[in-house]
Formats: sequence, structure tokens, C-alpha cells
Amino acid sequence: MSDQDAAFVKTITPRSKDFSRWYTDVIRRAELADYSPVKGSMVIRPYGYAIWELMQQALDRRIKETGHVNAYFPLFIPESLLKKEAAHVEGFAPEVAWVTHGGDEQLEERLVVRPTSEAIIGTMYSKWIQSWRDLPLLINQWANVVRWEKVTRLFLRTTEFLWQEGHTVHETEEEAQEETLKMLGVYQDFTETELAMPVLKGLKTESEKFAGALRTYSIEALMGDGRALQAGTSHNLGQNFAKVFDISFQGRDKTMQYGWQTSWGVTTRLIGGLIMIHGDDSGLILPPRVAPYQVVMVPIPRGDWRATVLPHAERIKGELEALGIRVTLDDREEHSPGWKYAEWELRGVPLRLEIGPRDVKSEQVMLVRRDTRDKLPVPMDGLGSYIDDLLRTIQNALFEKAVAFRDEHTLRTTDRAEFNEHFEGRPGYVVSPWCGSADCEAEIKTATQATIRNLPLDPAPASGNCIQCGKLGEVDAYFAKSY
RNA sequence: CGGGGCGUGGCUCAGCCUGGUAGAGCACUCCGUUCGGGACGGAGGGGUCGGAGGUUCAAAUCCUCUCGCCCCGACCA
Repeated sequence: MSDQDAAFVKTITPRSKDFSRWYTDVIRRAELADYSPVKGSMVIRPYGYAIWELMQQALDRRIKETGHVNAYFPLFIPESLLKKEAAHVEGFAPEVAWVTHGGDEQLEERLVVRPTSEAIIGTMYSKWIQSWRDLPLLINQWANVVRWEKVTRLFLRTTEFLWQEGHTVHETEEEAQEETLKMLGVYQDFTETELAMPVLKGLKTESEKFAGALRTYSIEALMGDGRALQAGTSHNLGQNFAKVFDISFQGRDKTMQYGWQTSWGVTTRLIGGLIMIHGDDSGLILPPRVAPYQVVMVPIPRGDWRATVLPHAERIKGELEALGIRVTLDDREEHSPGWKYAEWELRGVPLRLEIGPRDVKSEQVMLVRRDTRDKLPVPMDGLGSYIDDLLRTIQNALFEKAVAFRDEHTLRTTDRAEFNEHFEGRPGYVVSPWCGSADCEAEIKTATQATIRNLPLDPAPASGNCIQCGKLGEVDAYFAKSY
């Protein structure tokens, strides 16, 4: 172990030694989030929130480009509304927070703090939709929701979290299905392009689908420890909610019909995914597109550096900013350059720019990539466009690396012994034939802790007989241990 | 919700077994020298030991209850 590695051990647990602790250490040391006094709740600190804001911008743009508009619905939902859809209540009842009092007075009807907004939105949609001309109705909201979880993890599962939830109503079943898949595709484009997080699009099994949905689709991402993370979901709600909330309209054929709905969401959990998919023993590695700072400049304070080095640094900073590159100049005098290197690596800044007297003299700077640690001298002339290109290269490299990792950790097998053996650890995905029975799914989970993450969208015929019961296989399912 | 572990300056932890009134390293403040991979010297500030109750002349230390965090399982974004 090198000296520098030894120094890191003091601050964060190595990833290979204890992935969970590493994860928590990175979040706290990089100042992404902190525990709050309320159990299961966390504070998203400025650096973590800046990442979320970048994600929001990138996703919000896509949501709007596909014709949706933003609105805001209330936090509180009357108990009676939540209870209207039977499967929905049943799914969420164990984890809702109740408001029973206003001041000292007990409320006539209890309110739930939204765990999701189908009920309140459905109620409003019922009032807003009269005619086929009111459709499609395409609304998204950015909000917080509360789910009273028993076990919580920073970002991955907290009592309160931030998300975006789209709620749409369509004239026909086909349109709703098209919308469901369209938004799943938007999520894939978003996570892969912005987060450099390759995902698997697919259909959730009956036992894993959203409470009240007809069908649930998901994108799943493989984390660095071989566990899968559900990174986003898109639901075709059919007419389930439309019927109980009376979302009906007069159709083109003059008959009254129920609307066909979808809902879809991604959450701050994605930040957790970002950490776990790219990070290393030195800390966070952020894809440039969602890095609050894409470049950190570290001047080497030698001699009269404020007069000789700093002006060059500031000039370069201005040039980079003019190109739209997010850059910070760390000219603090209380820390040595070495200290700053370690600190900004921990915080995942994609590119470090070192500039000292030697560089000024030779009209160059030192660039160091966070992902590969490659160190290269680059002339000041044309530096901006060079960095611009390099950031793109880093973004792509992170994605390719994650794809390679996923492929290396995907096993296809029709052999149950091999299947079991693989799930003794956390191997990633195992793709195996499944007969479609919930019993088999449950038995596999009991035996191996692995669940079906999802099923391919355009399934080829199964590669063999069901890995559990040996009967005719219906489809090859993606199994994994998950978060 | 079950099993296990842990709560002592901001952080990591020692002290607890065998009660006697709190300590180290890092961090922080000031001064000086430094600075191309977590610098060095000197001088300082900061905790009543997660919380409540009990035992005792005396509790960080023993007992009871309680809260929180972490890990592993059952449920979920």
C-alpha cells in the first residue's frame, strides 16, 4: 500500500473491505448529506443538493421536451381518498405517516402525508377532465414524499425523500402504454447520458409491481458491490385509479369512458446510485455532467505566487467559465496542495488543474483525471476546448467502464447449481429461464435472496426450463440481489 | 420488526471489567516557516461521557428503562 493510500484509510473505509461503511463514509466525508435529529431522515447538504439540482435540470428538460408540464399538488391527503383504491392502500398503509391534529384540535378526518400522489392527483383530474379534448393530460411534479421505513440508508431509503412524479391520463389503452414506455426510455437516456449509469429496462413481475398498477416497468442499475438498484419506475395504471376516482370523459364516439393513466418517478436515490456505481477507495467519482465542479484549480503557492501564479489561474478560470465549464479555484492558504488533491478527489471532481511557477514559465498546466488518475501537461493555448473535450471523454469513459463491469457481472445459466453458487456472494445479474409463476419467484428468493429485477421488454423465447420448477420456461429473467 | 454491534470534545477512539470527578490522535484558533500527493514548530480554545431514573459518601464506569446509529435478515424508490 502506498503512502497516499494509507492516508485515505484514516478517513474512509476501503470499498473492498466494507462496501456499506465505505458508502456511508463517502457521503459524510464528501459532505453530500448528514443525519438529522429525526430518525431515518437526512439533511442533503449543499454539495449533495447541487448534484440533485443538476439532475433535476437535465431530467426536467427531458420531461418538458416530451410535452409534460410541471404543477404542484398538496402534501396532505385525506384518509378517505387514499383508501379508495384497494390495492393501493394495502400497499402503502404500513408506511404512511398520519396527521391527526391541527394545533390542539383533533382532525375530523385523519390526513396522510403523501407516500405518492395518485390519490390526490386522481381526485383533481376527475374535476379537470370532461372530454376527449382534455386529453392527454401530461403533468409532472417535483416534490417530497414520506414513507415510514423501518430500515433506512442515506439516499437509498430515507423516511422523507425528494422525487419527481409524472401523472398522465390518456384516451386509449394504447396511448397509455406508449407513454409508460416512452418515459421509461426517457429515464434510460437520462441515467445513461447524464449519470453515466447503464440501466436495464424491463417489466417488473406481478409481485414487484406498484400497488394499484396494471404493469410496472423499471430501470435497474448494477452497483459496484454486485447488487442491483431500482433506479426508476414507470407504471401503466390502466383504469384502476380512473374508476375509483371517476376520471371519465366523453369520447370521440360520444360515450362516457374512463381515462387510461400512467405514473412514473425517479428519486434522490439516484445520488446513492451515482456514488455506488462510480466511486472508489479515494471517494466519489462524479460524471462531469452532474458534477457541481467539473474542474478544480489548485495553484502551487511558491514564492510570490499571488503575483506570479494566481493571475494566470484567474484568467484561465474566466476562460473556462466562458465556455460554460463549472470550475472552482481553491486558493486557500491554510491547506497544502497535496491536501487539496486528496480532498477534491474525495469529493469526486472529474478534473484537477494544477498550476505553479513551472507551468507559468512553460505556458502549460497539469491536468489530472479523477477516474484514471492520468496526469498530463497541457499548453495554456487552447486549454478551454481541450478541457471541454476531456470532460466529454471522462463522461464516456465512466459509462463504458460501468457497462463493462455490468457485462462482466452478468451470468447466463440454465443450471440451478451454478445459479445458487453464484448467489452465495453478490455476483451481479444472473439471467435464467423462469416459468412465470410467483411461487417459483418466491422460492428462489427464500433460497438465494435474489429477486427478479425485471423481464426483458422484447423477450426472446426462454433459453431452457424454469430454473426453479423445471417446467417449461416462459422467459429469461434478470435475477439479482438488490437494494 | 427479529439477530448482532456501537453511542465519551467537530471526527476516530482509549478509559468502563477491578467506581474516586475525563484523555490521545486528527480537526479548530493564533504566530512563524512551508506548499508539485493529506507540511512542521510553538502557543491556545473546546467535552460532564446519547437521554432519564436508580444504587453509592462518590458513577463515563454498576443496575433499569429509553432514544439514536451501523451491520445481517423479513418489507419498500
